[in-house]
Order: sequence, then structure tokens, then C-alpha cells
Amino acid sequence: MALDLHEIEVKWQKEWEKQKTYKFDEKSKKPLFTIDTPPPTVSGVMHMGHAFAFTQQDFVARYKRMKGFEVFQPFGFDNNGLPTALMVEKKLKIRQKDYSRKDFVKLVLKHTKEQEDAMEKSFKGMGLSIDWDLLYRTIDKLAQKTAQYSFLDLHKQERVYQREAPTMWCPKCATAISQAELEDKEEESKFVYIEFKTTDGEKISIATTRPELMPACVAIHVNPDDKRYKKFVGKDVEIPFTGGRTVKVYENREADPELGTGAVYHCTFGDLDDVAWILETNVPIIEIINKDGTFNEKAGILKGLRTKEARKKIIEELDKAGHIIKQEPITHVVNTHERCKTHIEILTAQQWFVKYLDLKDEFVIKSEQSKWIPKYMKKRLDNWINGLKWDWNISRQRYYGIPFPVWYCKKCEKPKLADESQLPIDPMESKPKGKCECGSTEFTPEKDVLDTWFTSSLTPQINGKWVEKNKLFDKIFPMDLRPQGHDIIALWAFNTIVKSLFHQKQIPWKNVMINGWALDSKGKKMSKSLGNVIPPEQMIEKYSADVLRYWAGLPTIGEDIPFMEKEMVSGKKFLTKIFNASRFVSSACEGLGKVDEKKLKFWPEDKWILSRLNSLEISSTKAMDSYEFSKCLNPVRNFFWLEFADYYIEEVKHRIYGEDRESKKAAQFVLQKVIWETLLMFSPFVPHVTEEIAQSTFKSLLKEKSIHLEKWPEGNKKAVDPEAEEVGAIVTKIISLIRKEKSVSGKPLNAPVKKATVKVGDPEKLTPWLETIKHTMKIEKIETSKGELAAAIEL
RNA sequence: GGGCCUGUGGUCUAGUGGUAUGACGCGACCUUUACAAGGUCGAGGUCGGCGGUUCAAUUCCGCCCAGGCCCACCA
Repeated sequence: MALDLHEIEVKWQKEWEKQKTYKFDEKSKKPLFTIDTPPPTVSGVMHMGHAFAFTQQDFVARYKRMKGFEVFQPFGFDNNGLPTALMVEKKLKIRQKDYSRKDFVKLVLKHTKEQEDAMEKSFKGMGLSIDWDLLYRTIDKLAQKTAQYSFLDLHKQERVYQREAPTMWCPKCATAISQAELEDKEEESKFVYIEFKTTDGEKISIATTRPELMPACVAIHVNPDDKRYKKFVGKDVEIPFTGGRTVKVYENREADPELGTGAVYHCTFGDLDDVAWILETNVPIIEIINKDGTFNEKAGILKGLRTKEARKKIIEELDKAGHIIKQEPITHVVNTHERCKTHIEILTAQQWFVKYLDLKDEFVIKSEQSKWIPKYMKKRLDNWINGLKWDWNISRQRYYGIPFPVWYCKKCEKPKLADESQLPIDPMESKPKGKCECGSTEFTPEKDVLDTWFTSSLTPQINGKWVEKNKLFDKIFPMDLRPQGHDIIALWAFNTIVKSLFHQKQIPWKNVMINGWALDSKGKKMSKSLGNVIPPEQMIEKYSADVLRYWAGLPTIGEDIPFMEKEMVSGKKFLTKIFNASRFVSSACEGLGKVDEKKLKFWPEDKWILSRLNSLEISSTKAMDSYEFSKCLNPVRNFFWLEFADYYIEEVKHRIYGEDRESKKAAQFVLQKVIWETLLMFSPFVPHVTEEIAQSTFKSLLKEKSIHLEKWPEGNKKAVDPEAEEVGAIVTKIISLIRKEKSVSGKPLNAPVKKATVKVGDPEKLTPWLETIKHTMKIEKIETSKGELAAAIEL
């Protein structure tokens, strides 16, 4: 049978949309299960990681729906902020500074809309049971209003403050960034040894990788235990090319005597240490770098240059003047901006911050109230929280993003916040309500926009339409599940927890499920630069969405999974097997009609397989309840293939083709029950194929309009018969042994056997099964005796 | 340097206080009335290493090694 999986998938995706199969009914009386789905950053493509993670999330959604929950599974696009603007700049080969703010925003919105449409199509192709009517965007009016309201609320709680502060700055993006946006990068560089003179003529040298910051040098630090430098402490050292400016030598435990010359010069600001040292030594701040990355007049001879050129120039000049002792090539790690890989600089700027460093302990304790799956991922969050050193800088000096609802009084410079009724608002285009405290009515708008995570951290509030003050929010908050990747625990999960604790005074979710990553076949991250990216569409095209979904169900939750095409092949075979087995069962069960289970006379294999089915349903339900879907999919698959198809079906064929109507009816009933309930358990994983079979082959068993709205089989403890399972397993082994005998004799499996001799631990227990074994293996006569399990045949 | 995870036949993996699951690959046989995109059978593992607890450890504990992730540092 030639299966056109594509045709089937497209057909059912259309049908589900038409039938509104996954529609969230706010008024439903069922208990709710709400998912705070991750809005993917708009980029135009769905990558393998998306396919993987969203499918895992969908397993949960589909399962919960079958368990009788009204499932809230929305979809969002993250098209807000810096990442989006950078994506558009890169794709269209433009820079924001060449446009007016308005035009730039317009351009970004237009472009992201096109990208969204492409992505929506891809995500729909995965067969996710999402209610697309709940679609949101992190730049939408609702998101804007929510973010701005959040700002006002935090202001009311005195949790935001504004100050001129050393700030991590990306010169390329020309904006402040937060601690979480840093990325390490290993780089080749030069360790430059520079000689200075004290005012009394002694020579002291330092080593640095940032010679260009020399004009900003404000101190020299040496270790107090370093005897070489004892005599320098407190002395004044001349900085070349500064017109005789001098700095003092300080003792500092952090100066490493082993590194360089043991003496280190302190600039404003070379790195985060310098910021701390400023506070300790009370030296002046000399800022030489402008916000666009160029050096200013304080940099003297370096004025107008950028870091790279400045470094070259200063080395040349120092060398000419005889200050350079030597240069050593080194490899060191520098902080870069994760979005554009540019070196960050530290400079001071007026910024808004969310104050939360005082609450670190509370964050650690409260986040314990969510169940973390897998559990160890919570430790990553704790690790992050404990390492926090800066309050959250939420100002971004960009065009594209959600504006601060803030103006400043022209007279007294005090910030004036928007009134709640004005939200969402762009202060560039509107005026505040009322006057400033000082009586002035003249204001300048805040030009900065909010950090994109300031908005993304409000997805539960956006989803529940918190700012519209309706009943939905109370219904869905706290949400049942937050699925997300481990790479953004410190960003998305953490910031969302922070916001909910501030706004709602409680943790935002009951469960946090952390998915792993889709890696390439060798276990490496998929990335464009490595050229190992496999687009999911390509695999859907080649194998089908259900096959890709099957793959997503293989690993343990939280584990990364290498993408191997052979898994696609085996997934495809699995789907074919489901089709074929269903086809057999449906033809075998023709004319079955309605039956009264109590009146059926079951054979031992019936009792065995029914017990196995119920055991499996119990364990699968448990696995799904704890989000361990691979512990459902794998065992059900093995049961279906290795027990039901390979043994049970073979064991009952003689009854299906035979004359005994009682016996046939029982076998038919069991065949149908087992395959149907197995299909139900497969349905969250491979929704298209199971729907197709349910609708085309087992329509009469459907109580709902879709298999995905049927009840999940939970299994019945009373139907579990350990002894039936034990003997059934022995029989399986005996049949396998007899098959082996036929196989080594080069005979087909249906070759008749004159006599079989079976040794078994307890022959008596086997007695009820003898008929089954005889028929299954075409044995005329069978003898059993006590002994170690063995089988011999005479052909 | 701190934290976390992983290490099971050629490859990927399940699992357990009593020597191990499945897939892919490999070999042999079988056109058997659901399925040759199949079936059956088979070969292949001292469950990373070393110690400890135990009658018994792949499973528990400690140390070590290797790989990965996060964080910090690197003048």
C-alpha cells in the first residue's frame, strides 16, 4: 500500500482548523490546563529546535486534552526589540541610523509580518494542537500596554529607578545591554608591556591587553604582598601623552603578582573589575569612549578613532617614545554582545533599572514552588540568581521596541509617567496628562525603549490579558506549564518569575518543563557557520511531520538529542506498521458489531494481552503525568510491535480464520480493543496517522469528532493479571524457540511440525496454552516436561 | 575557579540492588492469507576507570578520567 503521508497530514491539518478541534473555550466547565508557550523570535524560519521543543509541548497539550482538560495552548511571535531589529537590519542590509525612527519601525513591522507568515505555515505543518485564534505578538498593542503597565506598577512599588551608572554598552548596536546578554568569546590578542615613570624618576611597567585605554588610566594597582612594588605604593606615576597627568599606585589584593608584570593599570572602564575598583579608590572617572564607539577629546591623540585603530596607533606612539618593553601574543576571553558578537565597552549613561538584587534569596526560595522538570534545571536558575551582580538595566537606546511611558519636565527634569488610561502610548507622539509637580507643562519624551525581555517576561500576563482586567487572567494565572529551553533559564524563566512576584505576588507557573536541544548527528549545535543545519521542512517533505514528531518523543525530557536521519527511517517504518496492523485488525473484525464483554470466553492469550494492555496504560498514564513522554511512547511502541503484532496477532489468526464463532468473537473483540487503545496512546505523538486510521478504519469506535478529543485510556488495575503476564512471556519465549528451530532448518514459519517437545519450569501452567501454541506454530502434537526452558521439533 | 548534566554492543538509546531494553547497521534463513518500506533467528556489550557498602552493583557512596552546558575570571 502506497501511503501518502503528506496528503493525509495536510488533509487533517485543514480539517482540524475547520472543525476548530483545538479551540480553547473560555466558558468550558472542564478544568483548565494552561500553557505559557514560548514565542519564537521572528526570523522567517522554523528551525529543528523549534520543531523539537514545540512537539514535546504538544504531546503534553494533547494528552491533557484527552484527560478531560480544556487546554489553553496559544502561540506567540516575538518580534519585539533588539534581536528583531538586528535581524531586519541584517536581512535588508540597512542600519537604523540611516532612517527616521518612524520609518525604521514601519520597515521592521512590515518585514517581520512576512517572516511571521512563513513561520506560521511551518509551525502549522507540524500538526501542533494550537488554538491559532490566541495568536499574540510581543510588539502588539496588548503587549505594549502590558509592558508599559508593568513599568508603571513597578514604579508605584518603587522597584524601578533611574541613574547615571556604568553600563555595559554595545558600540555596534549603540545601546546598553544587560548582564544576561553577554557572551564569552575567545580571542587572539596582544599583551602589551608598557613602561611608566614615577614623578621621582623610577620606572614601573604594567601589562595590558587594552593599551588604547591608557588615556583613561586612573590608577595603578599592585598586590600588597608583592615586594617588588612596595616602594611604589602611594607614588605618582606619569601617563604619557596626557600633558603630564599622574595617577597613584594602590595596593589591591586582586592584582595577581604572577600575571604580566604584577602591576595592573586601572582604566575607566576596561572591564567589570574597573567598575568595582572605582568605588574602592575614589579616583576620578575619565570616559574616553563615546556611545557610538569612537574615542573623544579626552583620549587626546586617539580622538576620533575606534578601539581597533586606537590600539594600533597608541602602540606605535608608545613604541616611538620608548615606552613599549615587549608584546606577547595571548589568547583570552572577552565579553561580547551575544546578538552581534561585538566587544562590549563600559561607559556611564542615564538608564532605568529594575531593582531586584535585594531579593535574590526570595527568588531562589519562591521559584522552588514550581515543579521543575527535570529537577536539576532549577539549579541552573539558582546558580544564575546567586551570581547576579547588577540590577536589571531595562533601557535600550534603540528605535525599535516598546517605548517607556515617560517624559521629563523641561524645567525641573523630573520624570513624568503616563497615566494608566493612556496606555499604550508613545511619548514621542503624545503628551502626558496634567502638569509636572513644579507646575511646568513642558516635557521632553524619553527616547529609549524597553529591553525586549521586559516584555517577554510578561507572557502569562499577555496571554491572560491582565491589563484588560477581565476574568480570563484570574482563570489562567498561575499557568499550569511553562515549556522552554535551558539556554534561556536565566533570561526568560528568571525574568518572568521576577515580574510575577512583583505584580501578582506569586510564582507564574505550577510546572516548568525544560526541553533539550536538537543537535546535529554528531552531537554538535546546529549553526549556519558550521553548515550543519537541517531544516525541519526538508525532513517533513521527505518523511512526514508524524515521523519528525516521533523522533521528538524519543529522548528523555531535558536531554539534548542528536538528529539522525536513520531515526526518520525507523519512524517511517513504525507508521507503516501501524497502518498495516490496523488494516489487518479491521478486516479481521468485520461483522463484529456490538458485544457484551462479560459474555465473551477469553483464551489465555486474550487474558495475557489484555493484562499487558492495562499494565501499560497505567504506566503510560503515570509517565505522561510526569511529562516523561518517552517513557510512554517507547514502551507502547514496543508493546504494540513486539508483543501485540509479533505474537498476539499470530496467536489468534487460527481463531479469526476458524469456524468456532465464540472463539472468533473473543479474539475479534480483543484485537479491536488493543489496537484502538494503542492508537489512543499513540495519538498525542503521531496525530495525523492516528486520526486517519480512526476516521477511515475505526469510525464506529469514535465517540467524538476527532480521536484527539477521545478519552485517554488510563488502564484498570483490576484487569492486570500478573500470572497471565508471566506465563504469556514464557509462551512468547517458547514460540520464539520454535521459530528458531524452523529458521535454522531453513523452513518457512508456517511449515508443519509433527511433534514438539517443550521443557518448561512449570508444565501445568502451560496446559491452557497448548492449543494456542499448536495452532500458532502448526504443530500436530506437543509434549511438555519439567526442566529448563527449551524446545525441540520434529518436522 | 564555581555549579550542573552525561558516559550502557559499531552508532543512538531504555532500564534495574541479582550480568541488561529497543532502534539503526551487520549476518543467515523465510515470498507465512496485515505488512519484503516485511517476518524469524543470530553475532556483537567485563553497562567510562579505580576503590568502598552489600551475600550480590551497571544500578548506592567516594575519588578519578572523558565529553557537554551554565556562570565567574583572565589587567
